[in-house]
Amino acid sequence: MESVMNEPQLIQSLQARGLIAQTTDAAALDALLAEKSVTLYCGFDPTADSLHLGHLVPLLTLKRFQLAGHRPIALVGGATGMIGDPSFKAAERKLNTPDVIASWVDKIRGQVEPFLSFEGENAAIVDNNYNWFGQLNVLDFLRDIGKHFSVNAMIKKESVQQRINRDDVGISFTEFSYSLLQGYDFAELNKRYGCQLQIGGSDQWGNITAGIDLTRRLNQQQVFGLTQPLVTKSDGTKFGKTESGAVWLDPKKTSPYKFYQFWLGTSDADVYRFMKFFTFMALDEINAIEAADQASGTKPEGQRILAERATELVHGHDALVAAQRISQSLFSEDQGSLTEDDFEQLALDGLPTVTLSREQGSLIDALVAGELATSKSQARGFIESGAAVVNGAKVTELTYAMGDADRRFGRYTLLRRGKKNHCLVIWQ
RNA sequence: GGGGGGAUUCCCGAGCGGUCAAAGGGAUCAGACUGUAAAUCUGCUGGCUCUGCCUUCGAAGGUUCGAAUCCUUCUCCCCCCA
Repeated sequence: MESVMNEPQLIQSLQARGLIAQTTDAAALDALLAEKSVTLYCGFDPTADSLHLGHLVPLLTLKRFQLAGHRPIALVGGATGMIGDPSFKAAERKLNTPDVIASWVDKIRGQVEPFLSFEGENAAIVDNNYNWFGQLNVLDFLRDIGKHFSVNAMIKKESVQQRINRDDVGISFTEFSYSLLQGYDFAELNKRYGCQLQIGGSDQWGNITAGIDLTRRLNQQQVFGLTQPLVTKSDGTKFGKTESGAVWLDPKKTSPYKFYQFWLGTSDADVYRFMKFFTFMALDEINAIEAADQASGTKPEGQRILAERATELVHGHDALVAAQRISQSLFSEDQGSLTEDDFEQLALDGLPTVTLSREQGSLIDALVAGELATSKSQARGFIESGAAVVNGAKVTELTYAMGDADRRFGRYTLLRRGKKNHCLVIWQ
């Protein structure tokens, strides 16, 4: 047999990081993982043109398994994405068109790949469940797959209860059938690749157990499931959201600078926990940082370290350096010391910019053009409340027009709204 | 197929012929404080050529001096019965 370097007690180590919500037959799973290189999978449905922070935990967990010598499969849900997972969703979602979904599938595949290694004995696999569902006809589906599911049991699942019980929402047959598809994925991956473990968020428990049952019935194989806690914030608000919506992994949708800033804003109560979730740092190291922060009595280092590690992990070293450059220019240094080159670099690094002609000096218009305000009314409100800052100086004059005195090096103006929303105006 | 209920501003949710850009709550945003925290307090939250005007209460028509509120048709959703 090949010599696989299985990390001992992978499960225990995941548990110590708080990355496990539940597993099926923990003892047997533990034994299996210790015995050999196991093939495992996690599904990613194309519900948008990019993955977001919520997807990062299972994605990194696939990597953790791979690092421990196991073989990960990232399954992109070209078929399941056309149906929509109803698990714990309050309402029926509207369907997207097949070609939109197909384009999302491509993007998501591209986002997943950089996280995994496609070399060596446990090289990762990326597959798409459209490959087996695309050709499946209705009668075969109902006879071969549907026959193994009990509606009585499906209705009892907690993940659909709120849709069954509430009297103002319902659930369509389409979404109700979703777990059959995901269940069949597991059986199919088991047949194709010998896949024996499925991981996912804790909301996936019902779908995962459906797959385990189906695999046993179709393939007579015992397979396992492992779910991970959904990331929560200590203040109860939803994790991974900013004013402009979700934090995406696609740098075009959420710039590395914004991404870095997002982590920097993590609350003290969450930061060390998130380090365990979103970095590969050793537990000892994280605990040491926490202890040092607690002892220091000043501003903690945890947020900075988390932001650095997470940004580098997702966007790479260069993007991290750029994000830090922007952050430093905007928040720490005296902005008066910025050189002309610095301004150019800020634009290159991804600080939001807007190009205006010299006649358009109106501050209100510039705030709107720079997307620091969504309307002129809102821009007025910001100026009145003292939230508008031009080159570091607060401006409260509603009709303020920027002139040559506001143009650094004749062509740059740094606009700020509130504490941390910046835009670089380039004058033409 | 039959019967009943519903669709309100970002979300929940009041309003049920004028005093409604529409209560209340949530969330966001902003200000103070601060560590680009947390907690707390304060304020804003349809748009504009802004003492006024325009658009909005599922869609389209209608009644009326006047409609989110009444009528008609339509679309979508939910529940119950068959």
